[in-house]
Amino acid sequence: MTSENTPEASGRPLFSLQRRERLMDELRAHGSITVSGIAAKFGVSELTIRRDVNQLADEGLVSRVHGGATLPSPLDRSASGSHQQAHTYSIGMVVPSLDYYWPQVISGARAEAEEQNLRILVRGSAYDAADNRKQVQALLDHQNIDGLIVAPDMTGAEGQELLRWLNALPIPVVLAERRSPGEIPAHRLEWVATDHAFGAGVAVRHLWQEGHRKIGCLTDSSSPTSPHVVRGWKQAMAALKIPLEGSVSEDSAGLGNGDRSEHFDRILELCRDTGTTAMLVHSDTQAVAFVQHCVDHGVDVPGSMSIVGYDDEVAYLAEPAISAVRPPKRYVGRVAVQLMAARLAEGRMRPVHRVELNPELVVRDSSVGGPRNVTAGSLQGSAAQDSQELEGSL
Amino acid sequence: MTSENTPEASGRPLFSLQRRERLMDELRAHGSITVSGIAAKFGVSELTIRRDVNQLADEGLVSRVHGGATLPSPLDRSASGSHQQAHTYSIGMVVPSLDYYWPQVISGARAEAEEQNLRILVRGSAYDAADNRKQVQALLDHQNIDGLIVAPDMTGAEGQELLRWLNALPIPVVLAERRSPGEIPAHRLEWVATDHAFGAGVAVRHLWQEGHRKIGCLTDSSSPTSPHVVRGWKQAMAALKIPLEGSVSEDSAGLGNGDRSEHFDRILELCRDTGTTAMLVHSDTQAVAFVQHCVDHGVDVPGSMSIVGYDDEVAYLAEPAISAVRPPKRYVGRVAVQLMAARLAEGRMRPVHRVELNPELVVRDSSVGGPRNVTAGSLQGSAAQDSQELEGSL
DNA sequence: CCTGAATCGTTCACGTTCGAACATGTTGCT
DNA sequence: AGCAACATGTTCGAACGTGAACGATTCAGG
Repeated sequence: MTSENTPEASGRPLFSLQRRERLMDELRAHGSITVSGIAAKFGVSELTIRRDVNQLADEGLVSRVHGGATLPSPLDRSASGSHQQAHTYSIGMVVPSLDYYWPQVISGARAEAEEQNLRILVRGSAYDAADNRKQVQALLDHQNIDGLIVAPDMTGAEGQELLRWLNALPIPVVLAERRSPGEIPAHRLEWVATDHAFGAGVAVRHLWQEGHRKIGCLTDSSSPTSPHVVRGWKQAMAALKIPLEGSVSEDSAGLGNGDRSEHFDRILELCRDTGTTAMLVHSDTQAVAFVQHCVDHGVDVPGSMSIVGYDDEVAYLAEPAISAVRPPKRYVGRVAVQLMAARLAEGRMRPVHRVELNPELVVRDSSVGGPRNVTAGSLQGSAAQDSQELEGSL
Repeated sequence: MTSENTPEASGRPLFSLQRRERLMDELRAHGSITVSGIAAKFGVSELTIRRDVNQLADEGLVSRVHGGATLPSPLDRSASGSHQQAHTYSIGMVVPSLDYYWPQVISGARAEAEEQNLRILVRGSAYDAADNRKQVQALLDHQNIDGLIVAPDMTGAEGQELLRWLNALPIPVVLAERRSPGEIPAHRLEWVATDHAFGAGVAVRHLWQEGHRKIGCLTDSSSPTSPHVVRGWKQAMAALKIPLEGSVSEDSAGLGNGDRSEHFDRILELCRDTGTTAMLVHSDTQAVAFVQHCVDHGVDVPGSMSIVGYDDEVAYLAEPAISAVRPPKRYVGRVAVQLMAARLAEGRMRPVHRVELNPELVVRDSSVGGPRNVTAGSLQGSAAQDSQELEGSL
């Protein structure tokens, strides 16, 4: 699924306006695009993309270059004499991945930066503290940044030391999708993060409302998100009075492809033994694989096994399409830039802000119409109540 | 229009208004619609849908595209011109006090509202859920408010019921200085609150840094702030490895003036017995009284007893002036209005935001130059390190 | 500076979608 | 009942979005 042309799987091709919007997203996420790459990705001809790019260029939203387009650059003389004032500040941004999850965060950040008239410099990094620090240092040394948005690795002593170092930087720092401990060594760090525990809770309650009374959880503890998902799952289970012992809770950290298949088999077996009819699966990538595995082994989804994924990157591609909790990635980037802009404008008098955002649940086929009929009669009242309460978040 | 409110009978075609509403629902659910698809789904001709779409586009609710419609897009240049910003909103604000703490919050809210071109209607209330609700209801009934900022009483079953009621209101609600539980019954409530636990921690660390090794805590549990202060005190004590047992921790809830004097005497006695040389006192009003009491009874402040107040309303009036943790009241109001303005502008697509703000410590005479000289030599290093770390927040 | 390869824009063709004009059915009012 | 106002459906020529072919242009590497 990497370089293969993956024409947008959903039925109808995109409208031109949507296509241009997505094109801008890609542009903001990666800084530049190629005509051929986008054409393949969107499943349309290159000519169409060229026309889009030209239109966007006429509106001054992109800079045309041979073979593709970039974000509007001051070097682009075709900039229609627009009174673009000089960038007030430059913000560095260091994220741990440029292919998964983060492009949308970057896209949101760039969109907000444009409104605030800021410049953003993005660098990818590995998922470890040492490289985080190296990338930040590079921005500090070679670019002239006035602020830093970063999603550092916070695990272990090295992570703590990195936090301490970030806290002591002479420029303002905003963490994205990370929470600094609200204590002294990191008290100057502002942050914006998704409340993944809430998201997991919404997913569990949705499954409960669909009639499931045994709800399992599969996560990958090598992701920084995982602990929060597990916490939210446990909290929701407690609130719904589902006992934790006897519930399926599995971790697939560090499994290869072969192991994974075995692991899925074991999970299905566990589910059978415990009567578990629904699973919350962290990382929708893994959810897609799990659904695939179920379908391949004759387990009906959602009939025998309902599934909600966590993260909504590729969930819609699966067959059946997977319900997924969608973190507000774009807003994470937006808010990070808002915090930074306000900090740069207002200085030290402004109190440290810390922002949590709620994700939303996107309901697709993999989680509706499960075992509801079995228990519908006796649970009608409770389900109706839950439905009303949940309404607003869907 | 058609005055009969005919509940939707299957088979009967929808009225145009209902149809447009459902069209918007489809749009919000899928991000885009096709004329042909919707026409088939609603069982009407494509032309009808086109007319609906055009009307909605004229109102700026959708973006017209060839073959269908999408959610309003900034790339849609037909929308940019009309842009009716003249529509200003009214926000109701209900706070539990109009003479203590809240005036500054209101002031900040008013300042931000002016910038955002909003109108604010403030009502005072008592510190109980029933009256909170009454005041909110009055705003809803007699003013025409588009949003609500409120600091409700959340204690007990009545408080929970109030939260549930607020959550179900048809207008957006932002809590000020209150945290709704991040769970389902209140999942639509946004809030902004000061991290009082952090503030208490800063105070404790400041006293530690001044050389104190036994630090007590005096609060008034009848205030909603108190539990957080106590929690922060305990956390900081744990982090600094000061044992909780043997530490002075007192509550002055519901004491009259005479009782209070006795209580202060008892506290001073406890401090003598336990070797406590510093106290964190919640509500600076009480801190002022306590300092007064100390001075009147020959206890030197800060020589024999260092004091940091929590809240910074009147702390500077005491003799000696009292160091105090100052919550960013003005910003609480500002952020509440910012959240509301953004919510009103962006609608339901915007994820729920929850914001925490850090207070700052204002150091005055009541907490400097205490017992430091006694232990300075051996603790120099540690104190210096803490000093550096604390610097930014002061 | 030259050359091959990639990229670009123009023109044409095809199918879909659009909207004006007119026709018809429905609702509400006098 | 009759009429007016409105909502909806049908028809048909025009407009639009897209893709293929082909010649013109630009780029990269000697």
